Amino acid sequence: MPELPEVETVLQGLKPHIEGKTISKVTIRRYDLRWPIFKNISQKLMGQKLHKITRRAKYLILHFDQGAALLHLGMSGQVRIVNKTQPINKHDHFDLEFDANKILRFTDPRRFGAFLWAGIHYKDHPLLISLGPEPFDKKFSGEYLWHLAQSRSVSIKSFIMDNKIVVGIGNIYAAESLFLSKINPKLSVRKLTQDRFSSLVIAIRFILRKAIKRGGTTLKDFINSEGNPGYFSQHLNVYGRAGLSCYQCSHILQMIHIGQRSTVYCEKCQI
DNA sequence: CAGAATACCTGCGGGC
DNA sequence: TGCCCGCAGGTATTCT
Repeated sequence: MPELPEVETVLQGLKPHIEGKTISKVTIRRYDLRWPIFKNISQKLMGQKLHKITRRAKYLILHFDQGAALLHLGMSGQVRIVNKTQPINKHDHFDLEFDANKILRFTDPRRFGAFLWAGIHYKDHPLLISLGPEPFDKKFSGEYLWHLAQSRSVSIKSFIMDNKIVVGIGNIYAAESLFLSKINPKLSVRKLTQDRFSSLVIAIRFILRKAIKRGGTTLKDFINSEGNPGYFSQHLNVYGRAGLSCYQCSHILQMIHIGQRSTVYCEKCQI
């Protein structure tokens, strides 16, 4: 269930362990993830140095000598650095082994995750090419959102969860940022003023920054952690609180569905 | 083209 | 105890 803060946490956890190291072995146990893993990925990666790891949206980008590989955690994906003594569990789908006995192990029960070779021109990969700006990109502003909104008719919640508008905002942080900025998630984007969009942008950045900071506290345990970045333990105002009372006004929080996704909000605070 | 619905997959909790 | 059902979540793909 990773959203952007979780992916960022994973990135920061991986970096110190494997950046600058060379692949010595690749073991694929299941090729059928969201998309099939390239059949010759093992040969391809063998002996290549991993120069750095970066992130774009919720994709981790592994930069090798001959190009980049994309790693997406889907909804249940997890990566850890393990050593050879770690037993293989049911959903451990592949290992990237580096020298010094450091193994990147990918685990994903639902197999919505992906591991794709994207080559030198990875920036043109179809999965990346039409993504909107990062939430922390200066381009992402109230003005930017307002302009795009004028030709759309979706709800504000669907709008901010659309990757072409802005990346990295999933169901949880969409609900939370709308609560913080006091916007009703059902509201049509065309009814929002630029000022309200600006508040939303601030709320989104605030929430994400807070979550990333929180995730960072688990980094030191990265090697042996069970991969719980403290996601649900953080203070959520509305997500998962349907039927409970609003922390702001005590009104009972409502659960509705927007675009097939459960949405919790306060009908008193969010107008 | 925009928007809505569907599909992918597994584990878990609730109801019976 | 066991079974069936609904739900969760990211996002590409298919349908209207």
